[in-house]
Amino acid sequence: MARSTNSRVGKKPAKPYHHGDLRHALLDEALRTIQTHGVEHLTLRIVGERLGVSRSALYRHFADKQSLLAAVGKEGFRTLRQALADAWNRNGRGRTGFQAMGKAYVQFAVAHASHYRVMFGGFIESAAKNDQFIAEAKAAFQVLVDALVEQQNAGDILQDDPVLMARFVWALFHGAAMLFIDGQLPETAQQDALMHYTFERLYASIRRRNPGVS
Amino acid sequence: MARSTNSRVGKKPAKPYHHGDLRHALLDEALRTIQTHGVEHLTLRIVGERLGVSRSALYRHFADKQSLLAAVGKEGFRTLRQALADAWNRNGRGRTGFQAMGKAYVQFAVAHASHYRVMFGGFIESAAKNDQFIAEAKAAFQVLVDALVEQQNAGDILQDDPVLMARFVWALFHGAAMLFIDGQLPETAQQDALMHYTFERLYASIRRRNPGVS
DNA sequence: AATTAGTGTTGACAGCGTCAACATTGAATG
DNA sequence: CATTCAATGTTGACGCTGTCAACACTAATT
Repeated sequence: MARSTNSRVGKKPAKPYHHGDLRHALLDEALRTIQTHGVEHLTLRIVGERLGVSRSALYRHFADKQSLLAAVGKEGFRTLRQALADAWNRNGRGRTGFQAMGKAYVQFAVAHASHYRVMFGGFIESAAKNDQFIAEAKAAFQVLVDALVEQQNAGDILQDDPVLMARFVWALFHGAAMLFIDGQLPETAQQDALMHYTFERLYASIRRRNPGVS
Repeated sequence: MARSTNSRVGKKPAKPYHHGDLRHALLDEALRTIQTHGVEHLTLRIVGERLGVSRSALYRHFADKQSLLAAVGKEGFRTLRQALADAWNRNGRGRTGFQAMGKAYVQFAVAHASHYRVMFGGFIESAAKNDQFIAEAKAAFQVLVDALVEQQNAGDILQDDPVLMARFVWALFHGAAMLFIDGQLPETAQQDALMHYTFERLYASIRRRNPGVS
């Protein structure tokens, strides 16, 4: 009985109950398993075992496996949103920032392929797509919309409906990311070439040609 | 189609053994189940039951469940390829044909969402991605490449590497299809708006601006 | 000190994919 | 026609899975 009485002498009043913070631990372990072995090998029993906890301890924190997956997906959108916002803010918030955002998006997808699949692969059934999951997904999308609006205000790109533009751009990078994840473009050089071409054609498509005219 | 209901009297030396053509029947039934209930509810036992056959009869025709899924995915690419080629051929083989192709692509994905997910959702592990599966996927992709080359030869679009262009276009429509399938744009009007905008921006991006100059 | 609500465990169940052993049958061989 | 054989389908069994009810422990409250 390694864990128990003396495991925490400190006074962390936040959450520590029996285990400490099992909910977070379950989430982390599930994500770790997904990343290393894929979502199809995610097993409640294994997750519990790895945490030194019984197979059904999870049910005190999640309704079922679907809920766990939904939480994992939600976390993914939160991470993705931060990555996008960081790339945008740290790279000039203009065309360069936008390009960094696109790269950050695809990099996230490639670096966390299994996690990305959980977010978009339909593993989370509509019933389990709780409000938090959807809200987090929308927040990530909003970062893209905001970046487009800002470029519109700067007169750099077309004045089309920014939500429509954002969907267009999202589809483009989402599609590219899926191609990479699927292993259809195994070589890095191929991926870089497509990314480069994509940015070139994208800006040719949405760039404003006669800036200064309203 | 011509499979005889009474296998005993018939004299078809081709395939009809015990059941008739169990392999095809299994494939059809698996696809039907996937379409109606989703791939996560596909069960070898149920498929067998529906065909009046034991749960493991399948193993005489497929190595395992993965192989069955790979075969289903392969069939999907075959259907998709035909849909793309038809759209291209029956709509002028120019910009209108190309647009019809894009619509056909997304229509296939939306009309056969679960099937589409099997093709791209990573359900088919790399080990089971047999040569036939990959060959069929490449054949579908090739239809797009050919359409681009033909438009290049007509002087309508940029002379960039057609394979690179095809990847760009594929990513765009694949991404749009995924958005639709994921239910992120529930209303048909929203989908139509995105499709229309996508074509407009796509052609703004790859159209040749000064035709006649080599 | 007693109660209670929160948290973790155990036993059990039905369902799953898969395999080995067995059964059946259509076709080939003599 | 009788025999043989390979192809095809069935049955029993195994270990694994998600889930739930019943139970056990523990921290907090009364």
